[in-house]
Amino acid sequence: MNTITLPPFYYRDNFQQLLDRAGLLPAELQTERERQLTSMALLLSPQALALLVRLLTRKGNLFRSERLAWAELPDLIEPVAELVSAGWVRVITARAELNDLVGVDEWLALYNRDELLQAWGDQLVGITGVSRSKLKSWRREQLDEICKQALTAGQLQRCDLQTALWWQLVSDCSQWLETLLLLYFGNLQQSLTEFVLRDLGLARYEDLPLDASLCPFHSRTQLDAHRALFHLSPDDDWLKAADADALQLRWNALQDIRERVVDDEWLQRRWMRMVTRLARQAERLALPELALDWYQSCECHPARERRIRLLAIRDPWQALAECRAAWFNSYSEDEWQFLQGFVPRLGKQLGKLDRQRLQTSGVIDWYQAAALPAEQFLNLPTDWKQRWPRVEQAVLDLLAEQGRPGIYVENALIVSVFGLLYWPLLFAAVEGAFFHPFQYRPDDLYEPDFLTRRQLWLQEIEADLDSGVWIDRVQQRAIDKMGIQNPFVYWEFVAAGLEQGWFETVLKRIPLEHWRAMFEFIWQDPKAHRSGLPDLLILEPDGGYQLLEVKGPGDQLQANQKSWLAWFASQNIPAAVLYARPEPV
DNA sequence: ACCAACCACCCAGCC
DNA sequence: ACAAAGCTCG
DNA sequence: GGCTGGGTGGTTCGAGCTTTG
Ligand SMILES: [Mn+2]
Ligand SMILES: [Mn+2]
Repeated sequence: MNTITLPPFYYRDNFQQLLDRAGLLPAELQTERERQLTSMALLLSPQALALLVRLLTRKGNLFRSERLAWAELPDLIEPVAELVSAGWVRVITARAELNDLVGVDEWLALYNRDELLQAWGDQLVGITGVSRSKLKSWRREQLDEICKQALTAGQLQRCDLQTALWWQLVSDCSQWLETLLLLYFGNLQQSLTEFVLRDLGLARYEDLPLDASLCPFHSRTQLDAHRALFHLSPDDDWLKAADADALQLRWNALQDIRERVVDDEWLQRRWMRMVTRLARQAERLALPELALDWYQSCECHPARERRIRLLAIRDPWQALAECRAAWFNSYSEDEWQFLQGFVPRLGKQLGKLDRQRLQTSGVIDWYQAAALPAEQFLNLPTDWKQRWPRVEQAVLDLLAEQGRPGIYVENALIVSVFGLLYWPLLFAAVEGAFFHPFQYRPDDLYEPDFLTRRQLWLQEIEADLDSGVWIDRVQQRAIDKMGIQNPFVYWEFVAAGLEQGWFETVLKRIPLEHWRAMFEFIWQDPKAHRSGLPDLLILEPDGGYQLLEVKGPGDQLQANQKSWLAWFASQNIPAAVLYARPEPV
């Protein structure tokens, strides 16, 4: 039912946007070579630019000409000739050129197993002494390895596989594209597909007040640091597969760029988060010395928590000293919750070692236990697992039977209302906040001075809260902005609430002072405090309400949940943990 | 440490 | 922050 | 001859990736 059709050269139009943006920005953000490529691209004929973009947006920069064909480019001869004469593409015809210019791995990857066996099957059988069918079931890596050996030994010739011509994009093209993307988006997570998804209606963005400078970086150094950091960022798969050597190598590489990130708070935070992940993997590989060392250079959560846990084993007094430092200057609410639980355990351990030392002033007497959250208990039928997919759902139904109806809200309710209420502030025209149309949040949302830079908008919203119109505003905004990306709004949830009619009920059920307190807590750390909210909102028959965090068997309170519960307690907001256990038989 | 599964076919080895 | 289609591997 | 096990060659399938709009 997708009626939207993109123009035939949509990809070229989108790329043109990148080029235009690069042209607007200060020249020193591109290298001389990049500036040259940018201006050369602007001079290409429409057809040739289209072909260039098609090639650029594919993996690698080596292609088989016979595999390239697009409906909107019926003739490739002319455009490719233009690209060749302008120096973008090299057409490789002869074997000598191939050997000089193209790495074997890159070249082998152009062919599939069948093609390799068809061209070289007999020779390979001769070389390996393995039957053809056996060869066919070899792993691709293994097959490539044999081919490479035979090629270097001269037993096989690359041109045996020549079906047409090879086209090679000039090698610094991918670097250039990266720079263009960085200049446009300010990051390397977003790409040209943003345009397509938006134009197909699959992603909707607020109509943003773009900054006049449009510039995500203030210097080339900053841009390069950003790029380097991105390439060193360990993704989950890499991390899981990494061994000690891989980690050490990555650590060394990160050390090398460290001085390039120290000037930039944001880059530095990112650097520390990456190192923390590296150290966590070192822990899993039983390399505590490495982990301790690495954590020490990270001033962020959970680096210090992990460090304290490791120190508790090898040097518990040192661990306690770190706890003390963290207690008076914690990185986050989560870290503080960790200390709440951990310091007493550490104290018990140290008390056995040297009670006197522990009781010395300033060693542990700074610690004060916080009140524990209120608790409730509920028995589950023994077959609850068959009847409900989730324990929260089971509790919801059972409580409803007892005359306490409710809604499964988790983070969605309060955080969505927050996002809707503060919408004008979040998308306010503040210098440097927005520089491209695909941002779902202002660039500085997580900076400490975010709110102080938006006092005017804040005051207006405060006034709406005072006057009571905020309830209408939030609902109207939900309708007006439905589906538009916002870092706080869960649209399916909001849409369900409007449709089923309970959204307004809930807004009114929770008293304004409670809403205020919850919003305040989110503002304290808008990234971390978006999660950890209780599972259920119970609408008590007397007109009150209660927030319930459900804990089934084997589940325990997370740090972020404790943080929220502690805040609720301090603000007299009715919240509790409900422990659900199967009925004892 | 390693990995597709399935089927039909051939052939040698064995009773 | 999507879905269909094609290719490739195992 | 009939049965068996191992090797062979062909097909089909699911999962995952790339390309596309
Ligand atoms: Mn939950
Ligand atoms: Mn829960």
